[in-house]
Amino acid sequence: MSGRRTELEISAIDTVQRVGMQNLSFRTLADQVGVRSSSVHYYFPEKSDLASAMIQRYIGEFNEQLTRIDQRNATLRKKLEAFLGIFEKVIKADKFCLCGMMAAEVLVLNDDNRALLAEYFQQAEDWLKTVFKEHKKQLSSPLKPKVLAKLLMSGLEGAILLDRVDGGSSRLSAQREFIRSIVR
Amino acid sequence: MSGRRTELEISAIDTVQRVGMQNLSFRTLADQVGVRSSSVHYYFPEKSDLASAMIQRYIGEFNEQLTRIDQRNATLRKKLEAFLGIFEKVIKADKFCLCGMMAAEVLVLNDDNRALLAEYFQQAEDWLKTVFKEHKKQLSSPLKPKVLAKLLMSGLEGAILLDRVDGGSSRLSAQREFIRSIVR
DNA sequence: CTCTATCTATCTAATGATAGGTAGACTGAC
DNA sequence: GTCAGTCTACCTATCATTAGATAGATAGAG
Repeated sequence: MSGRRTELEISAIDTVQRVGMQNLSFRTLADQVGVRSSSVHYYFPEKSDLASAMIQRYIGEFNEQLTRIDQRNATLRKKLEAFLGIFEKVIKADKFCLCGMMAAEVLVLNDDNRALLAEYFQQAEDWLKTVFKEHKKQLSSPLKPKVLAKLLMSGLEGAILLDRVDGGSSRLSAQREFIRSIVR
Repeated sequence: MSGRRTELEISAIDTVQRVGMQNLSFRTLADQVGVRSSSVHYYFPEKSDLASAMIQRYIGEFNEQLTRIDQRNATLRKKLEAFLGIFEKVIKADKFCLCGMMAAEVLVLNDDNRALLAEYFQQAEDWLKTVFKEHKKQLSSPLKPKVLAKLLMSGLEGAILLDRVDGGSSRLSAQREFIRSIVR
């Protein structure tokens, strides 16, 4: 159990959510945690190793949140609003989604990390699709669960991306209105 | 009129749409155009000057496309699908929206460029809002034009961001289905 | 003669990465 | 028990490369 390793991953995720992978250097990360850059290399030989660990941790935390939403919310509306709440928390911290950020930089990622990113979005959409299917009766939209899932996931990613530019939350609010419009 | 200046801007925009501002260097840009990096500095003393020129050019081209859509398309549906077509062209070139890309990097931009970015998204949403208002009778959604505009703009940005990860176009397709679902 | 549009040459800072060292904890053999 | 060997978790020091930026020269146009 390396606490330092975890600490580095968490700090790196925070930085990348703010300024992107290209603005995260081994040295700034080391400084944040209070070690030398070579110590970061000890845990993550190459930057791609660090990126990989970050995405996997982010996916894990994301899935935990989805599980908690499943446990605590009964209705479709509550589940969807709780899902939106994940993104709200991100934008309120003046961050962007880690995987959204890396998606922008996708052409400079290796194949493994690209696959991890795809996994993240796929899992999010799968969860949404299942939620829509399970509460079909509460749904008042002609669109299929799968389409709604893709619509909402990409909509939320876009919303927090754009809202961060002017510091507001108008696009996230629009997503909330959209959710309410498709739930009976 | 400096053709070289324009050439540099266009090449820079292309690169940033692929790999982001942080992966564009004066040297790579100079190489692409066939000059020395100092020549790029001649036109754009600092990187922020280059970014500014890029965003302004991108906004200009975007507005030209919107004007053309207005001229060539009569119905709400045609206009919206033509608007989606702008994003389709981007993802088919394996690029991301220039301003979407810079939005991800917003924390490392200066205030002027942040304002330019905000302008881009505002103009897009304003155009959409106007289109929705002008064709209110064709609209079959309980959501207001302003909300629909924000929904669609951020949805499309998110869609091409996510689609680029797996190389598909499923999220953009979902946006197309959404458009059809709100047009009578 | 001056202005524009380049060039060569160079600077300093930062980057990812590597080599090699070390203190302390752990482990198995005697 | 203890002691050599090994492993973990760092460290110092350094490298080559690349980055943004600047100074100063120059060739050609008007």
